[in-house]
Amino acid sequence: MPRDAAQSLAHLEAFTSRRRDPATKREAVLKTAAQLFLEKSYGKTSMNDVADRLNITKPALYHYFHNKEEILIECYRLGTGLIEEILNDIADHCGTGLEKVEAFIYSYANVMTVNFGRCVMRLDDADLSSDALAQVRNYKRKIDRRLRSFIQEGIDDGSITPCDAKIAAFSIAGALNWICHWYEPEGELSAEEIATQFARTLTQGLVGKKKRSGPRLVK
Amino acid sequence: MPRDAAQSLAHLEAFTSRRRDPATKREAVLKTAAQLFLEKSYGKTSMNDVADRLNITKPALYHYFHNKEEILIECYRLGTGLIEEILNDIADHCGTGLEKVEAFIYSYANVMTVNFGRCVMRLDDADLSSDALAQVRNYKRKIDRRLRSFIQEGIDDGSITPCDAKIAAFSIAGALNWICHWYEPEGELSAEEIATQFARTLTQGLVGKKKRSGPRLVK
DNA sequence: GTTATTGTTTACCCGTGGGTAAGATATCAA
DNA sequence: TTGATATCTTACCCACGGGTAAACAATAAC
Repeated sequence: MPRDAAQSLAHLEAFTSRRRDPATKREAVLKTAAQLFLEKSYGKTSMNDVADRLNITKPALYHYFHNKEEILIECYRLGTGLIEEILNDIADHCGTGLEKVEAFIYSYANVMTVNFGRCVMRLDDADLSSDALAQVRNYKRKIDRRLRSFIQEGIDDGSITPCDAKIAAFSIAGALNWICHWYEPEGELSAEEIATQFARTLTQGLVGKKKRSGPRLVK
Repeated sequence: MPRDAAQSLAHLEAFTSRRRDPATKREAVLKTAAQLFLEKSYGKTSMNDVADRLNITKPALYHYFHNKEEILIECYRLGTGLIEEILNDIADHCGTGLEKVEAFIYSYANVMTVNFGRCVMRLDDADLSSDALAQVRNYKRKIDRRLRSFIQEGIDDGSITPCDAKIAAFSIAGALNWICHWYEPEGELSAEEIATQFARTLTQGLVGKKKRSGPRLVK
């Protein structure tokens, strides 16, 4: 078994002993749940599914979480935490707008290959209660605004070709967010490769240096 | 009320009369269901929800569909039909690889603003039975292969800068597929605007003409 | 009109899943 | 060793949603 797989299975051992260690057990529940949520979606993952994978019974889970939604919220919390970090890193890191956008793409792509990060963009926000939903929506708006401001910076300092910053941001964010729909930890593409290539493709575009014809559209 | 909204509400009238007209009633169920699936997801949409919106009762639905999944499958079928069309249009339309990619982006973006089209990429494939699931997965692979081949054509004929066609395709497809997560028919961005801007941003990239520095990455 | 047929409803079945009450068992501190 | 507490299980409740049986109502054809 590869080292990564062994690592990702480690948390399943947390409940083999009844030794009192709530912190790691809680974490084990969280990791297992996140994994299942990504495999089968939140709605189709039952509390029994989570318990089964940890070799315990459903009520045991309620020692660590009040209800199912609390687990979901915690997944979102951890995921948004990861994104928050990279956002701050980039804001501190000075450079042209384009450089910031590149850095954003690179770091964000990496986050989208981590389970908790994937949860934020792949799980259905509608499963959250209105309270948590509002927070998450707010948070996502914040990310969008940040990316948009990086792009605008780039347009202002000349490193980015003038364009609709809003749509450009949607386009980039979409490409990145979609990663969590197809990325598989055991797949052939490494997070590193994806992040690097995405940063290149999205900023440089596809066009070859020779011809630079305007779009010719079908229909 | 704007004309579009009136149009999108028309199918709700299909069951006001008991006149025998299975075709339009079936279609009304389909449109209503697709709408609800997109609003609340398939899992959280009950047959009662669909029936309620049409002002009939649940068992009446079973006159037009054998079960809930059949409705879902039909949504996918109509959606993939739309995509199939544009794929064929583009294959016929000759031009450079880059032009085909541009045309693909433009047309595909438009499909992602139509409810049945949105269903294909936004609904959870896991809600399909293994049979239908296999078909859909197969179909999505086909789309991916097509886009990838357009990109490869472009690299070969020099209209596209050499790059990893696989990752480039993921990137473009991601940006496009994500549209169905944020697009709102009544929103301020028109399908036309989105399609045009996406075709531009994704092919030309962001970089200004002056500086063309390589990526500088954080961390 | 009468009748066969289609369309629709009321009333129900049952599996599933979130959540809980109360008891059993291991752990830890003394 | 012994209680006190944290941990975990067995057995259960209940709401919800997919799906159906059987009765009922409107329609179309004659």
